[in-house]
Amino acid sequence: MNPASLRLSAFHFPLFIFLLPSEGSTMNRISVKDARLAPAIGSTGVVQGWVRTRRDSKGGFSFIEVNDGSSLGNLQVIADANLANYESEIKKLVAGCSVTIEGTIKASGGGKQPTEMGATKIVVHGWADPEAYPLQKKQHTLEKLREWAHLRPRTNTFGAVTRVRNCVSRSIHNFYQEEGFLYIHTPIITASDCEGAGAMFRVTTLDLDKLALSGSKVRTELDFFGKPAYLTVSGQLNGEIFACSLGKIYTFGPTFRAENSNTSRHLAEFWMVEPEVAFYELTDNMDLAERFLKRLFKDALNQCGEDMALFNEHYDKTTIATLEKIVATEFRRLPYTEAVEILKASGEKFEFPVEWGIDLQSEHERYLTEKKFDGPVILYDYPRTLKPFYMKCNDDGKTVRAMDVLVPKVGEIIGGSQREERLDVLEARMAEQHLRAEDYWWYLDLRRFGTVPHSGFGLGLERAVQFITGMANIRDVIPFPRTPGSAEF
RNA sequence: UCCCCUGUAGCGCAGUUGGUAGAGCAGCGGACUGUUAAUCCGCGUGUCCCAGGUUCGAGCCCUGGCGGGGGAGCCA
Repeated sequence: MNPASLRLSAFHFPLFIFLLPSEGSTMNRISVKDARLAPAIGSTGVVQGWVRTRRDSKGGFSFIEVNDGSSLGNLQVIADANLANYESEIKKLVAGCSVTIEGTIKASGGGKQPTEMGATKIVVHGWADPEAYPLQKKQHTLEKLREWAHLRPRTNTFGAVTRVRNCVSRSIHNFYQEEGFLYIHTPIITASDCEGAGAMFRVTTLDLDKLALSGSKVRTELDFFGKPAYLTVSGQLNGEIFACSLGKIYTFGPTFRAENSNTSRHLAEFWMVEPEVAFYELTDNMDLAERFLKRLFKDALNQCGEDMALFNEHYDKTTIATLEKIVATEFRRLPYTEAVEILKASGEKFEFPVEWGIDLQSEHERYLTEKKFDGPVILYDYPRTLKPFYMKCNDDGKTVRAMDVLVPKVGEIIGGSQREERLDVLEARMAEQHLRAEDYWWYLDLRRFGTVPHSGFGLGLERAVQFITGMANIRDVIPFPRTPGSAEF
């Protein structure tokens, strides 16, 4: 064989080889999720996953519960004593062991599950020494589980959180794609030093240790980008560029805030969805936000029934009813000014007194969402002094076209606005807030050339998942939470 | 960053007026043998977060630090 034919065969044969039966590809892999459903009865194949518990039973055989992440429920496997490795291995299986099980799905003889697998062969891939394996066959606190973030996906709760989070992510894309939005990948690194809201993480390749020893001033012109660079706190300004060119867009990506926030609602790194739409006014924006949230809630209820039942049972007895109600009711919409009047007339004793022009405190938001309206509230037309420069000014000279969607317990889940599209007004607002127009030249260009009314908002993914699941702490709805002083794993 | 709470066995906790720690669950050993976090009997777990201080003596009291939680602010 000459080299040319070798190359030819190397090119052709792999396609063929993939079609050849091999030990791996002949196996009919059945997910635990499917194996638990009645239609699977009679099918033969393999289930692969991790042992949750083993019970040795009458008649000299064992029940093994296996989970593979495809569903909350485990598959019960019957391991008979006549299996070759029954005494040597199967009777030693404990929580955490990884296995491949060959067998046939049949109707379960026991009470609690419709199906079970009769094993004809069990291969143990990895053991989990019960003296050393941290996860016990009992409930652990969420705090302790955070210390074991590499193992907590193996628990019922985190499996459920993970599946719901996935469902929400899928719904986000489905919703916007079905509505004709373009998915825009806005940059993670921002070299403009002027994103406005929120403390930012600095990105640098400068040798900080050397710099500290040298005692000399930082020369940012020598840094990677030739100027200071940061991690993004929002894709909005970039999103506006594409909305003002292509109409309807959304971003969905990681967002970074270097605030020293230590609460159950804040993360230093989180995921945010930001739609931005040309020719949308604030009411269109509110309509979009409401439709969007309802879609996320509806999909979670319809597609994650088993997982939602777990949250409803163990974490928040009201979460399913709350979501169902929200999906069926119109969101309450309320101008800031009216909200202030309601709060003042409420007779509640607030720690912070309410006055027109102040930022609403958590206690005020909670009163509105939890007591007064018992559901989501969209507040809009906030005092201009409270809000950033890019929000559209109302003719009253006092308010801007901002909107916040507030929900019970979690608080602000969406923040957005109609953007100021008038060049002169925008420039005046920037001057008011001591921002340099030259730093925003490209942003101002959008108003110079073919400006359009446009609007958008940001939804915190984790806050949405938090609200849907009823999980109290945001650190328990993200795989690896980043918070001040904590970046483990 | 501020206020409050908290840190004892693998895990969740108790520990009296200051006298060097103990029950449960998990684990291990055994019994039982269509079970559902199986059940029953037996066995032990230790840098009492760290560093100082007070005291004859500190898990306990004091000071400082670190970790965790709740609330506030900032926000999504």
